[in-house]
Amino acid sequence: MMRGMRTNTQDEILNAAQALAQQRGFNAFSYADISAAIGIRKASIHYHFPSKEDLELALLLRYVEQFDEALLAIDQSADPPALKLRRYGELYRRTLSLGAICLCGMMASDIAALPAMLRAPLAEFFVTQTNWLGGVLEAGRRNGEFVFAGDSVLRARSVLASLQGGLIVARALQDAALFDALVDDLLAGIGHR
Amino acid sequence: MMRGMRTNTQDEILNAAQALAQQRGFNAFSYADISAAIGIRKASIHYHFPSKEDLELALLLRYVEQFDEALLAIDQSADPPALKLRRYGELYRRTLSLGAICLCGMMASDIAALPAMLRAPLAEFFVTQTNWLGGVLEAGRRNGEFVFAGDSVLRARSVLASLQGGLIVARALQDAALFDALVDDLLAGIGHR
DNA sequence: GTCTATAAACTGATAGAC
DNA sequence: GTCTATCAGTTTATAGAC
Repeated sequence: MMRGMRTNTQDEILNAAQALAQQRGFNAFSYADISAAIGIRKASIHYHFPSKEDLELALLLRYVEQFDEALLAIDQSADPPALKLRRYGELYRRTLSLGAICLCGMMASDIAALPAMLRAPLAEFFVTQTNWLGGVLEAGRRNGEFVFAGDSVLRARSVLASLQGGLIVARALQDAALFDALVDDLLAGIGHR
Repeated sequence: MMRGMRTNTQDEILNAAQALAQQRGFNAFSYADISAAIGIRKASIHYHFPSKEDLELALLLRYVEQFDEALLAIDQSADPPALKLRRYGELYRRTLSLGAICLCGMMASDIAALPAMLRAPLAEFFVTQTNWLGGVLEAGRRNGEFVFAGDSVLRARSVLASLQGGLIVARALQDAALFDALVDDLLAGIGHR
């Protein structure tokens, strides 16, 4: 047994909790909901995650980890920047099909009710994303694919904010095409033809 | 006494509830919080708003009403489209200073936990906003201020989504300048120089 | 590790006096 | 209209048997 390996139960709990959190928000589901979803008693969930704050932190750290891996996969391709951007958009787009939004977008929208312990890692997620996006934007500008003025990381912050908002509004209007059109508009906005 | 006029208490309750909802989210505050905020007993709040769903609906309808008035005020000016867009952005920007986001953006992010009764009026808010924004975009394109391709109302949906996401991300990073830069980028994206 | 049982606090909500 | 008092249900969390 590998050190640091998660048990199946822990993963099942996290999977169920993540789906609930991305769909309803972290303040709109309970240990009872997870219990019902995976067929385990509430007390058993507390064994793995003593407090809800522990659960929320584990959820966030795992999400960040998974997202970092997805960025790495895109980086390891030889895709041109515009395609990398589209693949990045698809990471978010997939959640829409599940009636969910980005876990970090959800946590950010509820930030005033978020345990203080989670604020730094949450902010770090957004910084990581904007730095990565900024690199892609800069590479595209350098090879002539993109045309835009100003700092690429600053621009990346607008791109990230747009994607996060796109998920929320598209889901509210039950219109995933809104999100697809948003990605097109983002590319058009940075001069991609 | 005018018919349909709200009592002071009702307004105080709605004011407190709105601040709490825009800061924490509707599922992260209780009647006890309102009670503490304005110095009234919980039972008295139930007298004005029997159920929390009643309160949430009243909150949404009043917000829509206030927003419509703000749009009208912008319309009645002779400002050029680009300035109208900036004034629209300022409507959102103001909430940031209060540590809040758009009430409808908040409700949209929690939509899976939202009472079914509120979904239609919430969607209507977004439709109203995009129609209004589409008109401004179209006017700007016609007078040469803006340059962009495609349907102006579709484009307006991207603009609205960006603003909503901008509020959420800017607040999470405690950096209101992110939102200001986003507005600039939106204008640049529709060809405004 | 999972269970039953239970606790303590909080939630939305109601009854009835003033 | 506002209050006190109270309710039933839910929430997070713990104790202890298996």
